[in-house]
Amino acid sequence: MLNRKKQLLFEKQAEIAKAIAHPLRIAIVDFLKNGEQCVCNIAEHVSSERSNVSRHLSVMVNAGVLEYHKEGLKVIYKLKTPCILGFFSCVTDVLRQQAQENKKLLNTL
Amino acid sequence: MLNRKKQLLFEKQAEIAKAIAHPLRIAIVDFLKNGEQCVCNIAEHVSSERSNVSRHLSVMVNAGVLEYHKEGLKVIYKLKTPCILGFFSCVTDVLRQQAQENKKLLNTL
DNA sequence: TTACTATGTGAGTATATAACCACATAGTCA
DNA sequence: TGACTATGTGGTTATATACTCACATAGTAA
Repeated sequence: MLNRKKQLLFEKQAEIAKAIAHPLRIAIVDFLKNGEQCVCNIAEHVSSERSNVSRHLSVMVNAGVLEYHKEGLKVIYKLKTPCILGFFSCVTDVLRQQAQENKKLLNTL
Repeated sequence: MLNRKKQLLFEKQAEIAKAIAHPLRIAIVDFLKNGEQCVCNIAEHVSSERSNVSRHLSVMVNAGVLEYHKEGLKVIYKLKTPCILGFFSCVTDVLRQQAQENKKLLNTL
């Protein structure tokens, strides 16, 4: 059985995971790993509406994944926690494993 | 600009992240890190309906996070990729950082 | 065979999320 | 001041997801 404390922890963790669990947001994180960027550059890079990108960015800021500062008119976003990138190397492991299984399956046909 | 190949990768990665991004599923992963378990034990541990747990489990199996085998009537689930646990240590880092910021904020009041 | 147990799945409902458009805000520059 | 630019937000709609209940399936044991 789970106690209340653990449940709260799991909810917080899920919030952070959810903040990353979207193709566009992953594209943004991938873009930002090379350095901070303004909303306009991000929107252009991921080929999406600025208003939409703005919402995705605020989701990640609220979850503590990104942080920002203003420079004149521009708002510059950057990764707050480098360990997020470790998550992607794990996810890539999962994908690699899946690919190998599919390959094996193909060979048996 | 993103090419089609990268977009596909990000979609796959998002699928895996989404498969973990739920409090109940995180509770399940946390439970399974100590060893494989049948659905009945998992459902009891997370205090949720078996049908609901069953659905959450299949989401994670489809994403490649869990795997299972049958033993008589029971279906035994276990973690497929140990690196998933690394993700949680990262998420915990994010939470710790947030907690420190809140503490600082409190001290300025 | 029948009764039982563990699990999965269809259907319905409630809620959350994403995308889009239009508009609001805030900073810049002349 | 007014025109312009970058960003954020309200409102709407479409879609996805989680949960519950009832039933289906599959293995067990008498």
